[in-house]
Order: sequence, then C-alpha cells, then structure tokens
Amino acid sequence: MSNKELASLFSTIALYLEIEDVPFKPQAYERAAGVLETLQERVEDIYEREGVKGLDKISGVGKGMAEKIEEYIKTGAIGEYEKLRKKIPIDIKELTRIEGVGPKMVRDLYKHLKIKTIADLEKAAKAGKVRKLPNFGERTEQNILQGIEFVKRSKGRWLLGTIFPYVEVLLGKLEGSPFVTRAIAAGSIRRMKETVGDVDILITSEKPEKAIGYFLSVVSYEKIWGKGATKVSVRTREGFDIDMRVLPEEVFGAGLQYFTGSKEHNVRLRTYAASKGYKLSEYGLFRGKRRIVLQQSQDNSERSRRIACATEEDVYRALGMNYIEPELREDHGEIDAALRQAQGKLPGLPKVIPYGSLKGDLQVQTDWTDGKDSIEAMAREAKKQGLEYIAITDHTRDLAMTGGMDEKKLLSQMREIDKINEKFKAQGEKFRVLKGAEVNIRKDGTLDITDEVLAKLDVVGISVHSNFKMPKKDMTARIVKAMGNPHADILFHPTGRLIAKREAYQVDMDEIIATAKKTGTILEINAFPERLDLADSNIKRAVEAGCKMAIDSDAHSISHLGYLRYGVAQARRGWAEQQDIINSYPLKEMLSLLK
DNA sequence: GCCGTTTTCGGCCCGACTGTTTTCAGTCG
Repeated sequence: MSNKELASLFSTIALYLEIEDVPFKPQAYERAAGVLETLQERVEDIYEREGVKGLDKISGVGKGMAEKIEEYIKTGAIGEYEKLRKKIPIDIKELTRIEGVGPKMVRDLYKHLKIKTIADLEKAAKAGKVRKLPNFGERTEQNILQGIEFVKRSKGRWLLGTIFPYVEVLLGKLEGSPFVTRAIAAGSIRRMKETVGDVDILITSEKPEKAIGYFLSVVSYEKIWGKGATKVSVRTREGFDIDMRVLPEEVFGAGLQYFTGSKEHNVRLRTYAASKGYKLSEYGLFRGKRRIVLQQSQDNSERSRRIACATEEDVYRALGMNYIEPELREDHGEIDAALRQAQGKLPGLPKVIPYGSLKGDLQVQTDWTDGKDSIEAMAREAKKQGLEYIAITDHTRDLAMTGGMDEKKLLSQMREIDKINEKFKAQGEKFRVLKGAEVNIRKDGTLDITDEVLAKLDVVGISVHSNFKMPKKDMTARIVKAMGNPHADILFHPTGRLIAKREAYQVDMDEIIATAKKTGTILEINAFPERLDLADSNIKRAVEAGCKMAIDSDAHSISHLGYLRYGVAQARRGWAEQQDIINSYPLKEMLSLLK
C-alpha cells in the first residue's frame, strides 16, 4: 500500500463523480489526490502515530477523506470507490488518458454505445459510430482515433521517474540481504531512458535459491511469470514486470554489459568483436568463434579462452576501446568514438556531465501560482539537496488557471524574495534565491509581461502554453520572435511534449537551435519526468551547435526538486558535458551567461 | 468534500480554444 495508490483511487473517484455531475466534490478529491501524490510521509505512518486526527491535518484532507483513508488502511479498499465502480463499470482512467477525452465524453460514449474500454472506443470510432452521437462529429472522431494511437504507442512503458524511486528502494532491500552480494538495475533503467518497459535486476549471490526467495519476500507481486534456479520474473502490484537474474561473481561484468543493452549497442559491439576474432556473450569475451552449446558452460577449455568479464571496463578495454557510460549505449556512434579515443584520435567520447554537479535550479514554481510550497520552503529544500541557488519562476498573467502573475504581483514577489535573501544572509546561510518568471509566449510571439518588469528579473524563462496546434512554420516563427526578446534568458521545455500523453508541437528544431546560438538564449532540459524536454537527440544537436543549456526540475513542490537527476541523465544521454550546462557553474559565472 | 485575516456557511482557479453548435459544453492548462 502506498500514498500513490491511494492518490490514484481518489483521482478515479473524482472522475466518477464528474461523470455523475456531482458539483465540487471532484475538485476536492482531485486536490487531495495531488497532495497525497507528493506527500513525504506515508499515510500509514501518520495514521499509526496520530490516528484519523493526524490524517485530517493533511491539507486538502478533511474528516470525510481521513475516514476513507482509514478504511483503506484497515480493509485495503474504499467502499465509496467500489460502489461507484459497480455503478459505472468503465475503465475511466484509461479512457481519459486519450487527449481530448474527458469524463463527460466518457459518460456519453457509455450511455449511447456502451463503451467501457479503449478497445471498445477504437472499434466504434473506426466503424464511424462515434461521429453520429449528439455533440460529436467527424472531427472529434478523428481526434479520438489519433489520441488512441498515441496512447497505444506508449502503452506498457513507464516513466523513469515513476519506476526509478521504486527500484532504488528495492535494490536497497536486496543489498541488505545476507544472501545477496551485489544488486544493480540493468536495462533501460541503467541507461536512464525516459521510459522503461520492464525492470531488469542483476544480483550476485552465493546462494541463488535463497536470494530468489528473499526477493519474493520483499517485492509485492501479483503474479509470478516464472521461477528457476537463477532467474525469477514477476508482475508487481503496481503493474510492471521485474526480471531478476542471479549471476556468478566472476562473469558479473559481462553479464551487466549484456543486460544493460541497448540491444542495438550490443549488436554493434558483438559484430565488432566478431570482426576481431572474439565472441562476446553474457558469459564473457572469448577468443575464437566456437559457440558455447550449453548456456552456462563451465568446462575448462571455455574458461581458458575467456579473457574478460569480471567488470564492464575489462570487456570494453579488451575490445580496444574506452569505457562507455550506460547512458551512451544506444548505437549513436559511441562505439566508434570509444575506439578512436583509445587510439588517441578525435573526436572521442564526451566527458558527460557527472551526477550531482548542478549548483542551482532555474525553474521552480511556488504557492504564488500552481506550486504547493512556499518560496522559502523550496529554497531550504534545495539547499538541503546541495544546491547554491534557485530561481523562482512562477507562471505569468496569461495562465489564469494557475493564478498567473501580472506585473504588480511579480513586483511584490520580488520584494518577498529580497526579504528571504536577507534572512538567509542574516542567518549566515550561503544560498541565493533568484527572481524569475515563466513568462508566457503568446500566439504572436510577444510576451505577457512588459519589458520594464522583465528587466528587473534575474532569470526570465519563456515558454509556450497554448495554441499547440499551430503549423510548424508559424510555431517556429512565434518562438524565434520570443527568443529575440532582449530579456528572454531561457526557453523552457522547448518542444512542449508530454511523454505518453501529448506529442511535441510542430517546430523546426534546427532553427530554434540556430536562434539560441545567435541570440544567446539558453535551451532548457526540463527534468520533470513526463517532460524530459529537450529530448536526448535534440540535446545532442544543441551540443554540436555549441548552444548552452540549463537543467531544471520544474518543481511544483519540494519533493520534485530531486527530479534534477533525471535531467542530468537526459543531458548525459544527449552527450552533454558539464561546460554545456549553465547551472553547473557557480552563481556568478552562471549569471554572466544570461542575457 | 474542503476550508476559513472571505463568511463554521457558502463559496470553490478561470480564460482560451475546439468542435459542435446557433449560444454553448467540454477540455485543457
């Protein structure tokens, strides 16, 4: 049981209530779900310590919901939810994932066509039945089909930001077991891909069977797909699959290399090995081409031919190349670069930005708009995480739904930031809060805050939040114009994509990169797990063009500040070095890189 | 259902866009 599961139940209840046209309650449930989603402490712990009263104290949770949480802790279910689910047997979470489909549409689709699932909807839309419904039309039907395609394409993959914390905890537990010597996540998690299909965990152990037993005792699984002497595969209660393999210590490097992938990287590496008279497998690098017939052949001739496999470094070195960081293993030219580097030729592999090298965060929202925490709380948490500065970048006027700030509110926030900085100074704390904003780029490329006020800010972020469906040429011109503003420092989430939810808007990235270079505008690598925008391929292009970038968390609560590491991972995947990322510089140097 | 230097009752973020409509509901941010 987790806060997240509870949050998901509450937000589903919100959707059901919206279908029922219940006023105001949906927002209350939605709000509580949002709070639970980012709550640091487990509700069970709060309940254990302070009972229902403690739950009631959580903001957004009142008496009613506190009792539902209690019910959930005690019985594992919420009666209200079960009742609604029975009454309205629709896969509503799934259906509303389709862009443009909300609760009211789901209600009508069910009422008229008995549509319960995405599969039902696709069938009906393809048969042209949807367009005939009242208030639906051909255009809506097309949009629905497009939305379904997008959802289907991203199905079965999970955001790195969802999986990663789970895996970290699991690895910690495994390493705590007396039966496990080492535990590490391989696969797309180790490569820090933005989405993850399933989780691959490798361990070494003296007692594989016991280690597997231990794994099953600490992971909450729904189903065991298979279980053998050295491998076990489960579907977790959260709904994703974990494969765990036990490797002998002496081939751990080769195994890790193999299971880290990517497939494309490995194919290329094996082909290269073969061309040099080697054979590479998960059991090591071997001289000669004779195939191993048995999977885990331990005969002496095999062993004597085995030349590298204890560490990954051994494997790459034996093949005559430098070590390749997992984030680079996508067959995007890294093998040739590693070979060149080992021979002292250029260009070699990039010296990718190390984790933990950021000194600041240049996009942070607070409770002045749609963030959940105060300026000071965000600053203190950032400091705790080892940062030296953050920029407060709340939304501006046009984003009315977030309580977007006009010039007056912005000026008043600037005075508040002055006060907080003075307070830090008085307390002898070395930390700086920068004045900033996430300024909206209007349809015509102008900004929604006057230049006079922008000039007073330390950091001006600009971004697109509306009119996503403009033609590519117009969208590019719109952004290029905004980048030309003499105060516009950073282009936030440059392509607007939401992974598994919304495509990037149409924009000519080459022109944006060229404009960034020309105008000295910084491009953002937004680290929020569902954005990760720029994508790795665009980062690589920006690096090649000599553009500077900033890695920002886009935090809306203190718990989001940790997202920065996903941004660093994204930068590494895009071959970026520390010098390319302005917020890896100390404050003064960073500021000197802004307009 | 939640919350309160706005009131323990009576409010709840709100403007733009889209597609369906002849005046608006639904969705998104």
